[in-house]
Amino acid sequence: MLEGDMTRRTQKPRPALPVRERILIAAGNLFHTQGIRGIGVEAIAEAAGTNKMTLYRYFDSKDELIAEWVKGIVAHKEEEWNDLSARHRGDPRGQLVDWSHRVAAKLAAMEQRGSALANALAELPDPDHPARRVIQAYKVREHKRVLKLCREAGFADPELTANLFYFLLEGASGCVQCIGMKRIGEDLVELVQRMVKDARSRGGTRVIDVTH
Amino acid sequence: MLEGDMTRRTQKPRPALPVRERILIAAGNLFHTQGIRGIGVEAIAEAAGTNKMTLYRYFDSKDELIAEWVKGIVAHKEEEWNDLSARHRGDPRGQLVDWSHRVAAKLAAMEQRGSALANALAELPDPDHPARRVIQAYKVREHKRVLKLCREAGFADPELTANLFYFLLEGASGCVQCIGMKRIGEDLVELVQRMVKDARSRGGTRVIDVTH
DNA sequence: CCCGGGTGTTACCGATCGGTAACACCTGCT
DNA sequence: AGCAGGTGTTACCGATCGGTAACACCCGGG
Repeated sequence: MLEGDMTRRTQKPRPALPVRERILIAAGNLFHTQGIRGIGVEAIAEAAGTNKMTLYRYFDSKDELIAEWVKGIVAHKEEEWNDLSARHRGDPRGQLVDWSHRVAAKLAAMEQRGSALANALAELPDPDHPARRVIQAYKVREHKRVLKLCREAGFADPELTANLFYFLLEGASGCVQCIGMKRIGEDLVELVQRMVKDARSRGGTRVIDVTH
Repeated sequence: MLEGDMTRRTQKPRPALPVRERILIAAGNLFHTQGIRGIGVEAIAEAAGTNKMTLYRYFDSKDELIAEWVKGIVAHKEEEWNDLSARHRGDPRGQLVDWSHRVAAKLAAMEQRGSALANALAELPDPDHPARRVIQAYKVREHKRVLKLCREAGFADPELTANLFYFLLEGASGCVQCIGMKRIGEDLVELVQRMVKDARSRGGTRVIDVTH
């Protein structure tokens, strides 16, 4: 039949993004929805509009693909932290609250499955896995960052408050896949705001104001 | 050689526990350390001192084994909640603090890997997985329980405080596999104690006292 | 004594997985 | 026209996985 060269130009469905990027994006979506160990490289390649062979031309192994994906997430978060500190220079409390806003926004968009990084840690028990090392290293940096903010904010017990902040973030993310609570995001922001407002006076003793 | 009936009585290495229990225990250990999808039924059977065939005489499938394991954990937690309410009858604040103590104690004994239930949720994205349903159902019950305690305690905003409590617990568990912080357990208890003490007066406005 | 239920052993199945080889193709550049 | 590099296609490999069949075994009870 004479359909030979009719739709020639849309045969390649408009890549628009380089192959490597497409693979990383597809991998990210599938890792997050199906679980890292629950999806195969073939399905990832297909979802990226390519094939396994090309995938292995860009990534040495599935584990390295996982690690690269994680690195992308971490890099993005790092950017966000920098943007945050630029936007609220000299206002550590503002940074903490703003960060909680951003996390809350992400939680609202995350149905069922929780934080990608936390899930990855759960799925990759091997302490030597490259992706795990990347995540842990980031978490340590993030924790130091939060601790520094808590010190700058003049909180009475910065270590404790930093851990409180960390627990709130991590806990809210974790609760998304437990319970379908819709208040999670709002309550997270509310609690961080109270934490920040509460610890303002150095002589005080409160961590979060729950009583009004 | 005449070693025929010498060590006959210890040939079966003293089962002491019925096969099914041994399988569940071995499965639990391996699921927790290697990840649910990271361990095979053969290795589980071997660790239980038996073999795959016997395992499949007690469990229809690996998924059902996972579900039964999860049911055991949930049943144990449910027992603990009951014990808690019996021990602190009429003292909801005492129950919350005591629960945080128990969680902290478990966290101290949990190297690297976090909560088994949270990890299982991360590893089983399928919303129809039997184990996932069990976990989610428990989490909802637990949340109701906490909410009820917060109401009985007379907190000003029981929903918010219940979520705070929940975030603290979930967050502390999640942080175990991120950072090797040794203060996690202590800080968790400290924060819950402040939360409880702080929200005592109905007219107040604090959630957690972070300032002293 | 034999019988029967619970257990161990071996071998096997089909499916899927991560990963590779070989080769055809298409496209743009010179 | 011809070359070269990036990409697609197919087939395949070995390993592992969940799950099953068939059969030997052991041990206690009638």
